Amino acid sequence: MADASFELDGQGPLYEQIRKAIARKITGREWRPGHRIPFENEMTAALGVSRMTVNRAINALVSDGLIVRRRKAGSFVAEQSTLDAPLTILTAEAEACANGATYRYELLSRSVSPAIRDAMTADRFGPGTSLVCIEARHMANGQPMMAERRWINLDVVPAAANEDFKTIAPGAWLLKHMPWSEAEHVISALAADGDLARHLEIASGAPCLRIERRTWIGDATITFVELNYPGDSKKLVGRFQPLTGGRGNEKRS
Amino acid sequence: MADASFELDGQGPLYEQIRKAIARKITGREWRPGHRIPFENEMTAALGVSRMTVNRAINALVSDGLIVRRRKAGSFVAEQSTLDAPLTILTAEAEACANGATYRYELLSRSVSPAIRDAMTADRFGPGTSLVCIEARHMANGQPMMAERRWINLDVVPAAANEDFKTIAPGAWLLKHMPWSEAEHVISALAADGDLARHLEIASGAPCLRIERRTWIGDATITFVELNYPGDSKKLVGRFQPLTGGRGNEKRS
DNA sequence: TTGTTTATTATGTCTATACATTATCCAATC
DNA sequence: GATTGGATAATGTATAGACATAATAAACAA
Repeated sequence: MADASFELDGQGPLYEQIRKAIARKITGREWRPGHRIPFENEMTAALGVSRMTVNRAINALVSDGLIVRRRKAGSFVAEQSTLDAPLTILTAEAEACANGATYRYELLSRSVSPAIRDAMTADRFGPGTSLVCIEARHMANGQPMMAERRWINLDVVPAAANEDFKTIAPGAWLLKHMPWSEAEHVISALAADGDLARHLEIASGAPCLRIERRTWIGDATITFVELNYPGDSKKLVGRFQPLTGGRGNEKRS
Repeated sequence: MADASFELDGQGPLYEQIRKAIARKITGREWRPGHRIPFENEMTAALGVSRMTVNRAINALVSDGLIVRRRKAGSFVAEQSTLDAPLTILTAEAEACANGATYRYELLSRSVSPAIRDAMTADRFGPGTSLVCIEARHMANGQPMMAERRWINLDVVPAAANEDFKTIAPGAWLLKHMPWSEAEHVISALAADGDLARHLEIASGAPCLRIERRTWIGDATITFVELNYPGDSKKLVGRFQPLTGGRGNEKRS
């Protein structure tokens, strides 16, 4: 029913051209949310390509969240209700380098102790778990860029007991030594307290952006970390949504 | 060379089983970053499936960022250097409902004016652009959950001039009326100033989480908005990375 | 009208095959 | 030894066809 013939731009692979053409129809509001796009068969015939090629194009749009498909009924333009953007959290070093800043890592303290009965450790790792606790600071151009407080589960990563973390940051070390199956991020704002304010060299009570990250392998928590940034250092997250699709359109500053 | 025979779990489509099996090898550190995984041909032979099926599985891992492919050389386990998590920003109403809270929207002010020479508007929309400026508040369970300040480009969305935004929030309205091709998010922490503190009913100087979002359609900026949350309201971003893959593992609280 | 069965049909998966594209390797040459 | 150039091989794209699956719609029965 819907006009299944549209303009392919001749740029790149066929399935990409088709994907972009459909995305254009949607972002151009020609096909609005809820609209049934042409059946695969129709596009196949109209464009003179194979069904698999059309299928691949539409599937890409499905994983982009632009299209929902229903067997027998057809494929429909999704209702947009959220704005979805990949939040890429680089290691501090990568982040500094991306901005062209000089980077320095600074270990503030390191200690080994079992998780005791407090919300910070026992609840997350289980009481009695052996932990390395690390406080460290990451400097960009000589200025504190981020202060971290981290606990590493020695039951899961015993090798961390033999690492002093004086020259390599625990985040970078873990990425090299441990895989993870799940991660959770919690973002919040808080007023810097005494310790944190001193580490970041900002006024006590100054606003501060915190990213808490908990990482699992299977059921076991590998590490829990607080990354604290001065409030005015902005985290940028960007995305070109439907026209280019796929991954890897992140920007940062 | 590498052992191309691995366990399929028999659950779901073949390409999914293969994808999961490869992901398991990677998260289990059997295949470490830089390792060359078996060639498509090898897996095809070892598993007794078609090459297209293997190809589809590996391509999914590529868009998950777990695998990088090089023609002629092979497919390799990617170096993990970032933690990637989809940040889904719901409309305020959806967010409140997700938490089971009662939701109320409150318009604080609305005005129409051209963009003047300041950083907030002219730099983003171009000098002289006609804008609607809206201040509003979103309440959850009677408590201020978020305060927004928004500018909408009337050149791009003329219909916004006829909408008073007294009952419908501009974010929800725009999602219904305008497509977008690109969005950019900037997250920062700041101390609530007088106006903002009053709107959120928090102490002046209290920390506050701000998400700035700028949305484009083609080259034109549709809207720019500041979403301000009380600092202690945490934004949750979660993701099960490699084993489940694809989209839609977001959690929130 | 209501409920059940059946046929239809669009998507979902999978295969076998073909050719294009290019890094890589290796051998021949300068 | 360094450069060049071609053979090789692995991925990239595209095709046609097949069957599975499931939801809709139509036909039928209670």
